Amino acid sequence: MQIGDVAEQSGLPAKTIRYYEDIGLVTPKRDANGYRAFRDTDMHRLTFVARARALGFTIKQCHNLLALWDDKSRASADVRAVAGEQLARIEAKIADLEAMRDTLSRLMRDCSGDARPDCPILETLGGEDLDAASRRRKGAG
Amino acid sequence: MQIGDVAEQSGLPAKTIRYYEDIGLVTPKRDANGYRAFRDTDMHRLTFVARARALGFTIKQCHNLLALWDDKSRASADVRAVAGEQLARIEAKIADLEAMRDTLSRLMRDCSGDARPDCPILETLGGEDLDAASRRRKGAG
DNA sequence: CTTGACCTTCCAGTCAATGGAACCCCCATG
DNA sequence: CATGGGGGTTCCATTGACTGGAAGGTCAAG
Repeated sequence: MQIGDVAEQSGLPAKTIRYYEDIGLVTPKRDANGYRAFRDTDMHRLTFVARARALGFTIKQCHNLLALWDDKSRASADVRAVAGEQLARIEAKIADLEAMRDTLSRLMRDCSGDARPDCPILETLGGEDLDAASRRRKGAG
Repeated sequence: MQIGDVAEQSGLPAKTIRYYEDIGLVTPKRDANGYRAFRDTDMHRLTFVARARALGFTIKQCHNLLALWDDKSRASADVRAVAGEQLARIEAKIADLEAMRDTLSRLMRDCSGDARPDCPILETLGGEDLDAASRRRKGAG
């Protein structure tokens, strides 16, 4: 298989696959003409990486996971640890984004969004503490 | 005010402030010795940017927002549009992350996490469709 | 023999900083 | 006057995970 086929099957752009070779996630052989020759194992590794990336694992974590994958005697606890770390990161990120979302939607609710120039969004960004500004506008202390 | 004071007041590292000057978010004057001399307006802009960044606005959006801030006659609708765009992006990101979280926590629930080598996390990453693998394990699909 | 779709390498750019080297400035102390 | 320390300055490289593009080699079809 050459890179185009692998790209199609794995859903990864050819550029990305070359990059993954660069950083050692996969090491395809080469044909006489210099083209990359991907075996099934290469394909599997790339599919693995594509899925792990889609779950938000970093490249470094992919390296780890692949090493664990290669190691037939690894303990599932090792894998679980990597996954748990990642789960915690994802949950923290969700919490961050939810805080942003709440602040932003509050600001949008308070903004008339018409032709007038006064806008609580800019006022808040430019002015005082975010929550204080919001409280003041609501008159709630 | 010189950069250290501004850094302390705005909470932004001095490095970042220099970077923000580089990309034109702020344009402090210079003292005779070449040191940056920040006026109140510079300070305000930096605080503004720090807050907008904390809400996940990109640097480009910060540029836009600052332009709107400078424009006394802007319509609040313009600001609202930028904020709405950002809100949509944040919501999409949350949805993505929630899907990741759900998949990962399902995988972790199914993984014994002990010394045995068999691990549904790696099986799933390496094997078939994520949902199919999970269904199969649960015997529900 | 040419066309066009592949493939190759290498270099640059993205975003938003961050790290570090090498050097300048200014004040206080001895 | 030297020295030390804690500011500041510039410039270059690096991060993470790619992505874009140029310049050129390879191969099958017409």
